[in-house]
Amino acid sequence: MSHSVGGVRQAQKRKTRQALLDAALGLLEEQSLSSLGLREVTRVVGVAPTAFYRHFRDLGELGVALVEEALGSLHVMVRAILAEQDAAEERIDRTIAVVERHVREHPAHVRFVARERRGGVRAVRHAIAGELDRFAEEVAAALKTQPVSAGWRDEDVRMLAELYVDRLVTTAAELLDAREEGGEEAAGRVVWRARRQLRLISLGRRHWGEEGRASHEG
Amino acid sequence: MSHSVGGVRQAQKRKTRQALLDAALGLLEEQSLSSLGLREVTRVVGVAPTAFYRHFRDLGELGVALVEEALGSLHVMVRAILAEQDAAEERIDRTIAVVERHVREHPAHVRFVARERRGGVRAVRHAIAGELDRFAEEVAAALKTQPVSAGWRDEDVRMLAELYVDRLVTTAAELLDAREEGGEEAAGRVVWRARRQLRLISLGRRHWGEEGRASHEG
DNA sequence: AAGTTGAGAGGACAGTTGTTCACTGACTTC
DNA sequence: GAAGTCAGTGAACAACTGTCCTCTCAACTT
Repeated sequence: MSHSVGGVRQAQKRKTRQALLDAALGLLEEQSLSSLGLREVTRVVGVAPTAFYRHFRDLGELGVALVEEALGSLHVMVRAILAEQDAAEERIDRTIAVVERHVREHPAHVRFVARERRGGVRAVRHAIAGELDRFAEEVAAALKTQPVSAGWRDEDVRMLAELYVDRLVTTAAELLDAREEGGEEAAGRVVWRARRQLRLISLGRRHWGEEGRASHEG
Repeated sequence: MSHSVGGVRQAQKRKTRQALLDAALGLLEEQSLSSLGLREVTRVVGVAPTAFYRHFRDLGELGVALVEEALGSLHVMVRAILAEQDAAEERIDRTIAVVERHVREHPAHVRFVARERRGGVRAVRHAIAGELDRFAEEVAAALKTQPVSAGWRDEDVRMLAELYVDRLVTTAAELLDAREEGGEEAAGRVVWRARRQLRLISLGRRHWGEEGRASHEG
């Protein structure tokens, strides 16, 4: 463990970089990115303000890095859902369970994404939109292989996938602040509602062929 | 028009108050409320920083006032939709049209609500949540009177209403920044997608009685 | 006509902000 | 083991922030 690539140098740098990300994420629980201060972040880490510039040009760049981190973990969650091959009803339960677990394990990430998705920093909004787009694409690909999607137009599968993705992100966000502000009882209501909404959507999906896709083609 | 209640005094005060609200709303196009400065707002209005305190305790209070203003106009839009008694398909088209018009006429309000719904100021989040709750209640009441809802449990009507409300708010937000960043073409895609998503939901609604509400009661 | 009120002005305050610059000294490379 | 690299330091900068205080003077009250 002496002269291997990576070195003590780079390792230490990565460590402070991660510390900056963690500190920022922590501070973002009670404010939004556009009001976060550079000095505020470095103060928490215990490092000089100027050290910040060794890692990021500005807070927007740090924000984008946070997006990658946050949606990287979300990626795992989505794959876990898509891997299942259950019947519709069990699939929904599994999905909700995964969302619940994710919110419990990465609350700060969930909050960050939900908040900055429509937040005040353009670069971060774009980064999130791009990642969620990739998720939607993955989901669409998975949906397409299911028997229920036989005969569906690609654009319709995609619109369904986007509906699902948006619903999951929204549910995660709602679950998070329900738990914080209304306790376990309020969280339970959110879960109940999300489950039934997914059920209704899945019901609409099953009957799409009958009349849904027929009208207003172009 | 001399000694009537209201007076020149109060009128002038209301005027600057409104000017503060307008200035803030304008500044919020490119940042979020938690990063907005008190001086920044008064500077735009052309008034001394201290004058701010005559109208609001702090920016959070101004934010709550903005919520009332923004969702007041949204209220009009929702009623317009609910008043219609068309068939499902025409109803969807009308709904989308009203959303489009609203986004065009009140872009700043739409952006504000979308951004601060999950934003960094607790009081504002709560105010928005409260208003949207009232909307959902109104929508639920309207849905209940429709024949399709015969035999539905109240909680299910409510969960559907919330799904609709959330979808409309989301669509409005997406439509707004699609138009700004991708032009009319991107906006068209958003509208197309939203229409089909509403259609799918409405389809699920029509078949809810068959199997949807049956499972997992309690 | 005299007195009260209150929206807004203007100065001053202590803190904070992002960015610059020259610097140190542990690690890496030859 | 000498030379070089570069993550992090610390002082200084002008610009800005929210809040306090006293003041003014037009609109209102009686």
